[in-house]
Amino acid sequence: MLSSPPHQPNENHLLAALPTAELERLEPHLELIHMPLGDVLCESGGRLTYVYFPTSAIVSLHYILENGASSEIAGVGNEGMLGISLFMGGETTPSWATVQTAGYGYRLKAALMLQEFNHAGPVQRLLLRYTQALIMQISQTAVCNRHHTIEQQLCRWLLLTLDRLNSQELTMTQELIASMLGVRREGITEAAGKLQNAGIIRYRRGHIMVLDRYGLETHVCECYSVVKKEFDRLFCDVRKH
Amino acid sequence: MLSSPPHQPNENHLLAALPTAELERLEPHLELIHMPLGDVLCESGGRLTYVYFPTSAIVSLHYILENGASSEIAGVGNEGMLGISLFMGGETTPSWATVQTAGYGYRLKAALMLQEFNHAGPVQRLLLRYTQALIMQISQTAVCNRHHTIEQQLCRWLLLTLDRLNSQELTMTQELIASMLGVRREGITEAAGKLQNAGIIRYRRGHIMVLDRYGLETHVCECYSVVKKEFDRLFCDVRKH
DNA sequence: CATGGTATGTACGGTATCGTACAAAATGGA
DNA sequence: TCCATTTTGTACGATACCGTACATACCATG
Repeated sequence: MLSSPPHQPNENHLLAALPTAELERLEPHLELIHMPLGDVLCESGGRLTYVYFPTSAIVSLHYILENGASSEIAGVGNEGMLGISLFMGGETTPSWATVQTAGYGYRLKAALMLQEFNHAGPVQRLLLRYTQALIMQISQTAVCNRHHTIEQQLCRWLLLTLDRLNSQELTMTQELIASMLGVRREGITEAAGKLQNAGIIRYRRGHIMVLDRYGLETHVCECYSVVKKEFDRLFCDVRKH
Repeated sequence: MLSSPPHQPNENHLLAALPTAELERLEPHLELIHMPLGDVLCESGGRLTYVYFPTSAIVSLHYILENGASSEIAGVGNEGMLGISLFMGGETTPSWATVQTAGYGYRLKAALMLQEFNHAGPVQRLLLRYTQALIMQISQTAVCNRHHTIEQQLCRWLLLTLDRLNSQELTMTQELIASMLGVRREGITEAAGKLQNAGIIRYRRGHIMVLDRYGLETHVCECYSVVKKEFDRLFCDVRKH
């Protein structure tokens, strides 16, 4: 039951925020693609051939430790772009990027993106502003990892994901959520069970429905709203900058 | 027993990595200042009047939660610069910046820095590359917070700090270290005690000496070397880019 | 040298999460 | 319709860390 084409580039907020001239210049080179679950868009240390602007897909940026453990450091959905490191100068990063929710997105040849960035115009300003937002999101994740319970973090993760999907339902196993948050699957089972008992969510085998969004917002830690508000601040009036 | 002037701008690696022309252009505007312990250079949401290039000082970037708990997300020493958000476009960030180790550094008027950045030349490239390194450091901190013990994190923190100071000794109470890592002071006492019993460090009232750096490196988690190597990769050949 | 404030040591019950093991239930494919 | 596989539920001891309380040691200052 995936949403399917026709898609418009402006379903990605970053593309939508571009001035008309820039968007028209890029549009012929934007390729709408399906992004299947689990697809690895970039390995640790790998180079990018494309950058990606998800519309309905969500990509997870995560680190993998030597012992195989992993944690998401940020997500990239229709609010953002995957491939920051392209223009930040390092060419690669130690992080991985995998598709966490299947869907669609646009891709753009890395060389083209780089060229646009180097014009030092509105595209650059927008992308840097997005990078700033990403830094904030990663930072908040770091703090949240330290100080908040699994239940709180699950709520944060659900809310951020639902916002990206613009939906009250998502397709996701507890195992996968656990690997995102870097905790045991059983930890998610327990936290999700509590939320279900409280009538806030309902789930079955790989599907989670939110029955009471307000309830989620009362169980979540402050990290959700910090991220949300900062994104709003950085992008609500983005054309002015 | 602080190291004192005369200082040279090139004691900051970022300034040192600038091409001669750019450094000469900036140098008249670089102001050497003392940075006292605890000095708040930027509050959450605050605007920067200056950017800072520490030489012997170390600045801590951290988030403070509603309940007063806090965690460092990254440190800025002689390898870097404080004030990324200036040119990233958001003007402010939700993070705080306080001097964690007293010392010296250079400051530069924000307007001037911004102007240099907007030339889209070597200064911009270098600063973006540093921002990339900072993102990596924050990310690794996020993962480390999730997966590693206090003892491992203490080792990581000590090694990174010592590298910035170019020293085997640092002046720092356990209370302060605890607030950096976002843990209880007692947790640091215990971890530091173990390291002292193992003959790796020795400490007394606000001073820590490293007796056996190799020992530290065997107790630290991989996060230290990931950060270290990535900094090396990004800056060893920085002039080529 | 005395003293007060700061830094560190220690102890103890409480809790969140882990690691592991296994059972039960749901789903998709044969 | 049945079966194999995946997903979720549950249990239990182990452990790392917390919150709190208080004792001890250090050292700057008078």
